[in-house]
Amino acid sequence: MNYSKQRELILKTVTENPVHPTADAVYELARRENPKISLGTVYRNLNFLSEMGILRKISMPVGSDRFDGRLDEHYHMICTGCGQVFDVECAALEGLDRQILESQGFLVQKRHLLLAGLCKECRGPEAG
Amino acid sequence: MNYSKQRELILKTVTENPVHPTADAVYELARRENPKISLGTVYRNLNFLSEMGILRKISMPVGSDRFDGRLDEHYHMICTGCGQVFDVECAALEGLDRQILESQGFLVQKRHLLLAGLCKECRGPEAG
DNA sequence: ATCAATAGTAGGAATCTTTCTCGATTTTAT
DNA sequence: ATAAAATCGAGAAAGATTCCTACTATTGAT
Repeated sequence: MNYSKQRELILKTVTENPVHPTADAVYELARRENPKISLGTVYRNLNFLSEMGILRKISMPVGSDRFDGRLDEHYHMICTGCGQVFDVECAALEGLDRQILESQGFLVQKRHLLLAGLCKECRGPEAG
Repeated sequence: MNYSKQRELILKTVTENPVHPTADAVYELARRENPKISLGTVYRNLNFLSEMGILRKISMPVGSDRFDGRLDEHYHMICTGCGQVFDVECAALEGLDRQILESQGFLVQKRHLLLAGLCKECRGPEAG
């Protein structure tokens, strides 16, 4: 992988913003430091960095894909109230791969889990 | 909900094709019986039927959304070789909602789980 | 330092999927 | 049969993402 100022800026923008930004959000943030950067460059590098395993792409059932600088195995939940995306651990998925391989012969290579609902804030102060 | 020939045809097309078709695939299939049906009508009714709980919409991380006539709790795996989408049971996700509610205060309302990998066929005849 | 080869960029066009608009048609209720 | 409501067909429009092209920067060998 070669270096470029733009690529470095894009990577920094994702890793420094633990908000799971969309490509467009990365574009807006990156433009503050480099107003000449183009949206195409942002997409190209986000995808490139994801393919290299330096970032993770999180696809959402609705709206734009998001990007995450955290690389360890974890999943996400999106609040339908405020739109924020939160991290969530899920040990429940461990062992699932083997079970599926044995029962259906399907070799699992990637897992996409997204939970949607309401975060503590959006459930209101009096909620459970 | 009112009746219409098109809506009935679209519903039938999904329930009779257990291949989790995309909107476009439904359109192509439905056109064989009604060549005048429009893509907009297909989308409108697939979404309508999903909202009514008569069909399920499955969003994919890559490519178009798919639709499923099966309503009980189950998940999907997509083969990166042939592109087919298979059903998969996952008891592992039961109890996850409560665990997340207790640990993070997040109320889970919907779950999206998609596994990607290689199906038995695509792994080749000699594989495991 | 110079030249050629390579990689990367900006900007915009193009693509793909999905939704929207609106006049025409069909369905439902009376 | 008639009016109101729902739905349709066709195409325009929107939103997200990718592709294309010409230009610029970087690298490596001389």
